[in-house]
Amino acid sequence: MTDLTRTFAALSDPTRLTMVERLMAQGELPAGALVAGFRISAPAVSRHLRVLREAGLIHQRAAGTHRYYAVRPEAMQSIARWTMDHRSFWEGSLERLDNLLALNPDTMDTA
Amino acid sequence: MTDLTRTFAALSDPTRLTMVERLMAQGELPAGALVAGFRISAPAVSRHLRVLREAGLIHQRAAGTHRYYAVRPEAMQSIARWTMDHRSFWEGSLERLDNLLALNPDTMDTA
DNA sequence: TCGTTATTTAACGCAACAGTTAATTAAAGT
DNA sequence: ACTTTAATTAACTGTTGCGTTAAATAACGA
Repeated sequence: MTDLTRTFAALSDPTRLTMVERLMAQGELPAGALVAGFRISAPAVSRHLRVLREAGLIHQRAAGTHRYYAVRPEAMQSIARWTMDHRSFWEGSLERLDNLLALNPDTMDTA
Repeated sequence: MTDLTRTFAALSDPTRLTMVERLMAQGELPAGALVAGFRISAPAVSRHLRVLREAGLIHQRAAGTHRYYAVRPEAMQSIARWTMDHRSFWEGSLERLDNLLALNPDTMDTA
């Protein structure tokens, strides 16, 4: 399993995808705050966080009894880089996407 | 399971990710050509192609006994759109993370 | 110290996944 | 019509993934 397939696997679960989106939107959050947002048990959330952490998607910071989680930008960048690496394949019908996003993919940093 | 999680699930298998990459690089290919590139059996390849097709990642064209497969650009675009939707989170933040790591290595999880 | 809070780990059940070989469908070639 | 080729579906097996509840770990406050 490559790093990228592990990243995709981590994001293939709806709960985990939502977690990552919430962490990106709201910034660093403790595990408990994430538990509150889902109907699954705390241990289930903890396991999801572990999967995300082991896939390199999030990072953990301990403070007292709390564990704060945040998305690692590098993980998102590796996905962006992969899509951009194959841009020439799908850019043919990109106009619609460009119009929707009003962005220029050429400005993306691929370092 | 949302469309996007299904897309990520389809790409979470190394064989399928490689298939998609080969189809993007080489264009439309018959199933047999893909079988040749892997050590798994033809039925296994066929199943992978079905998963990719049901996830909307590839499209099938029948010609005689051959089934030609090709990546659907829209699938790649939906990934690109998701990453771009969260671009403000990850763009240009690589240096910041590196600085954090250099300053507080013990706060960083190394799993 | 003791009980409470935050979070993870342990143990277990069940559904889904990926691989195999055997059988099936379907189009071509002879 | 018969055989070969291309590909899929069927049936079975071992593994992985996600959920649960119960137990463990660790820091906090009284």
